[in-house]
Amino acid sequence: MTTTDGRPRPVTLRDVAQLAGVSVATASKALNGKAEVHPDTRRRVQEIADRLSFTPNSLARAITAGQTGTVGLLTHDLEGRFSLPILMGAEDAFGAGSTSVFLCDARGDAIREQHHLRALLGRRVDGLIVVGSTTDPRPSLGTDVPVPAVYAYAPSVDPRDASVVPDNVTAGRLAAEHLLALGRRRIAHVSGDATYAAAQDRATGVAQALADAGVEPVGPVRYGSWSEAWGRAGVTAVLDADPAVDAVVCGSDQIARGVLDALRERGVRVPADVAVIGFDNWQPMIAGSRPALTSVDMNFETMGRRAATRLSALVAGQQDAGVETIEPRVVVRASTAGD
Amino acid sequence: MTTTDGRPRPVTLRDVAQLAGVSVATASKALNGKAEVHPDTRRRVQEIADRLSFTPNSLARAITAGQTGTVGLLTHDLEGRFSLPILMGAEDAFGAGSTSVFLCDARGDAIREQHHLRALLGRRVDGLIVVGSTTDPRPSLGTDVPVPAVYAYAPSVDPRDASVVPDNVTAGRLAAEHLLALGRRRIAHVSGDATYAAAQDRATGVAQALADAGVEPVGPVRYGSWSEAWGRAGVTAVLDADPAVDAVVCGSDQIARGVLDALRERGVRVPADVAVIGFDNWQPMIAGSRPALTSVDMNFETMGRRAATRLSALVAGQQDAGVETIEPRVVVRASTAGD
DNA sequence: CTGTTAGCGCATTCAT
DNA sequence: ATGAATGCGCTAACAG
Repeated sequence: MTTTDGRPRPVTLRDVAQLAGVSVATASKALNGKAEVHPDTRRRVQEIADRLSFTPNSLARAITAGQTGTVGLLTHDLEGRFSLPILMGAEDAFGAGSTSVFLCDARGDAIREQHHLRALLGRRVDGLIVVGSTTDPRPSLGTDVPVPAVYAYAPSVDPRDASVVPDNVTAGRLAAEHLLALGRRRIAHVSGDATYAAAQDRATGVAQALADAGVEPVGPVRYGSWSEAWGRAGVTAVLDADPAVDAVVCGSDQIARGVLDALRERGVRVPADVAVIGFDNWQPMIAGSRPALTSVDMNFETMGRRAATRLSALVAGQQDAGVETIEPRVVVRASTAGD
Repeated sequence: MTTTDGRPRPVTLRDVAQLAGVSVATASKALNGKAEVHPDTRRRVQEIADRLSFTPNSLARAITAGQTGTVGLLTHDLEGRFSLPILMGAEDAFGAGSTSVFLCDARGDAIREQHHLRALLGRRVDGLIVVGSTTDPRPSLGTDVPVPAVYAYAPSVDPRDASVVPDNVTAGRLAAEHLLALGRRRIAHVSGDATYAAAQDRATGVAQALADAGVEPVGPVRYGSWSEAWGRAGVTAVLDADPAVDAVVCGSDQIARGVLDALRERGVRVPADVAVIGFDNWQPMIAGSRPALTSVDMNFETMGRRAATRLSALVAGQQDAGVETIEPRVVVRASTAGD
């Protein structure tokens, strides 16, 4: 069964039918478990199909069915650390069924997004997952797109769209509440770039938790950049302004890593003197931290799974709109444990 | 143009043809730039197509063409840091044309790999890129797979397959040569897990370069794990055994990071006293290093691009086999600069 | 230049 | 229980 160039030509249903001595229609029914086929015939057909390792051409099937069993995942942050777990979660949720994922990286470029969108629609994807690079709301693809879409990480500005986003306010609350539960009362906050919604939301959550507990924060939130260098600088500024600090909430694990390093170099003991907590629970950063870093995990993989599940529902014709938030969780390690 | 459920039904070529008052065939020729179509007709058809935002159904096209313009990317290490840049490179190289990528993560599980393989073949991908999780050779998919495949990162054991792998021997050479060029002669080597081909290959390269220069290595290669903790422990052992060291080759950026931290804490100046070089040029690790870390970049993105390019050639019917290695490059930063 | 015909691989009536 | 016929959206070969 080879073509001129030596590559085997895909086995078609007709090949199977011919060898089994039945019509294509019968073969189809036999393989798809339709009733009204003689058991013997069915067995025979299935055997032949196996022997030829017949793989039904899902394109031909899709052309009539109107469903391709494929979805497009349009990301803007493939190298970043957010979209990857989301992608894995989605791939996981779909993989259980029989949906395949087209991956496209638009790299924050609207033109490229349009290009990929056309390609995906041409391939007749059943739906789309759009992953943003920040938690700031992004423009909707609009209602003229002929397939349903779910927005992950960055919500759509249009509330009629379905979005799945991390709950940064709760994340901030959880971080602060964890520190409060340890008895800490002199809590400072070193965060990242103030222009990010994520930074603002986490700060809001921290402030809420402190207010609920009747605890004054130590100084204002110190915004900077999402880097270790800023973590070192930021915590130095905090301690220089007011040395009586017993805990630091850090805007990200990278910042926390910097904070840990600076504290150690100042001779401040963690967690005995100062407890430290980060956000994202990002393994590469966590792994090398001394001591091991407590961090708030945003559950990105769950986010990907939820996005996939909601998209499946939309594809199946169900109505579903609005922003869904994913609950974060605190992963406790040495930097706050053993108070 | 909506179905009962409110979703717009995809516009077909027939819709366009009807509105334009021509036959489907003519519309097809007009839109595909075939000759023998009256300019006026072509314009009219194109206008209508635009107005209806007609997107040709590439499935229907593929069914006759025998080519789908899709490839499968089967990875075993989606969360790792190797497959991501490879994937980006491939996506980049394909994206320029009009090939879309199906992404599947088998997570090192052969069963899952088979499952995904069936799904991909059912979708009639034109080819496959198989990405391994280590540089150790992996089993071939075999010749019964009806489409060409290119193996990336982990080569296929079968030399008749096309593979693209990092050149770890050269990487080791480059690292050592860089240090030698700086005048360093007392060079130690702290590496990762000795069971990895990557660790062995890099060690081979380092040894070759030293031998070529007539320089004795300081002590044996110290193997451990690919972690910062081992970097700290390993360099401590090195210095305790022989303090007269002026450079350390580190098996990975993570190890290098640990080495840098331990050196700083011992009061050893980098690079004045000891120069340090890592492998992979992995941004998250590099970003926080003090001083900034010189590292050998394995050019994974290039690897992805090459894999994509070779696969395209195979799909086009060209013959191409054998293992291709990707040249690494040294990215010089403060940990070795300003000698 | 344009339209008619045929066929890709499969699922689905509708006859037999 | 089985098979012949039809159609999905599109392209290619041929006829007008």
